[in-house]
Amino acid sequence: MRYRKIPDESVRRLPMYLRGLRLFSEQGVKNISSHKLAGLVGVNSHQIRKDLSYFGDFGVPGVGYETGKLLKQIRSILKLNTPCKTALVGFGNLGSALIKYPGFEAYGLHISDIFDSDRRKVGRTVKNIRIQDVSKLSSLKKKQVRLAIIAVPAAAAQDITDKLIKAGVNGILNFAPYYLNVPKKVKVISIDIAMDLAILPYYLPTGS
Amino acid sequence: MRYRKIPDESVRRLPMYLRGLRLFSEQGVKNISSHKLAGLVGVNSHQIRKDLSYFGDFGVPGVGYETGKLLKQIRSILKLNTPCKTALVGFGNLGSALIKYPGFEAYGLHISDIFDSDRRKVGRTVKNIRIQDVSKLSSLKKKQVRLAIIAVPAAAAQDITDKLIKAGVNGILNFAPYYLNVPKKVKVISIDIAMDLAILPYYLPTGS
DNA sequence: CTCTGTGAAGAAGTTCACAGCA
DNA sequence: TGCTGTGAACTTCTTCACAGAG
Repeated sequence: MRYRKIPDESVRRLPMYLRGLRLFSEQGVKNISSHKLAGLVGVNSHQIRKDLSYFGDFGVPGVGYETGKLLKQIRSILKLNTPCKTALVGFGNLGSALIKYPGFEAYGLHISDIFDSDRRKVGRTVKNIRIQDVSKLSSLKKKQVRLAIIAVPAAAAQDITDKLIKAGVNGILNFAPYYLNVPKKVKVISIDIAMDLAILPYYLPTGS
Repeated sequence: MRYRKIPDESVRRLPMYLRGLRLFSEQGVKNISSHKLAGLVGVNSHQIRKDLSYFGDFGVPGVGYETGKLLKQIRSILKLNTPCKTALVGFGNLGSALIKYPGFEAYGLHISDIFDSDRRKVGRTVKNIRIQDVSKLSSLKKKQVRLAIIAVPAAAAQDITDKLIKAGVNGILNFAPYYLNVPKKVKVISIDIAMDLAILPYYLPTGS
């Protein structure tokens, strides 16, 4: 392996490989070829090998990859090998569903702080986390929380974003249907559920 | 405008333009340039004009686009001009958050049917929709429901998918952390929330 | 023979540059 | 001047083809 610019798309696919590898690992599969992994994650084997080659030589020709070892290596690339604290802002329908979502732990991610602006919610304790008022967002700096999930209405999203960035957050997962303006050093991934659903009708076959 | 292959990426961005145009429309802005729209949606003006040019000549040189007219035209391209029924499968944490989510209507989308496998939930009525057992998925064929949201655990996702496709569904928004095998005629958009969050640590600046 | 890693070719997507209309 | 629409250039991403290790 030699240095080349790493495509963002390759980084985006790494967690998919993690997911697949975990499935194999749980079944006790010790070795895995790019071809077998491909079938499970919906990415072809060429792509998988290419993606991995950007980060190192992880496989053995004629054999494949060692499941557990590759798992660890990808976790390490993604910096998921040390637990990562995440703040959740907005404890409405979506926010409260997210706090119950068990899928984060598998990636070493967990929600450590919850914020809302609703007086009736502030003070409540959920999963041992006390819901704080959004005016307390700045406390994230001291706690070194650098990731946040935004699950507030669109109208509040930019304001919350600005405050999060001031508090030292530089990775944001945004569920608000609003484009967030952020400095280059901050990475935003936006999920707009309605927008994603709205793409589907375009692809519906017309005849029938 | 002449025929060219339309990039999937351009289609994916159309709902973003809709979102931006709605904001301008609500403010009473009658005309909008690609440049002004660009600022609001996070896509540059070249890209916006290029994307729109695949579908027609919607703008007026020197003036821009008519807000309301472009809204309608994009809705029509995406086939959102007629209301679109969607089935929701899985009424757990995420499913119940989705049913309360008000964002779908703006795109002419609405949830018309709910399914779950839990006996305790089947029979309950939510938003005037009776939750049915998953064994009744085949009823979607008669009702001509062609879109579905999957919000079930990973282990059940492929089975539900197969049943949905048999019932005539050919657009799926999948929240289960599982890669779905589907025939080519079926379009799947997958959202894996934990996976998306897991991408962020990679981009965290290391020093500091 | 099987499977990885990778340069090279090819495809897809984005940005540029500018012609042309208001 | 201000803005759209679009071929062409450019960049990014994906697939191919194959050398080489087990």
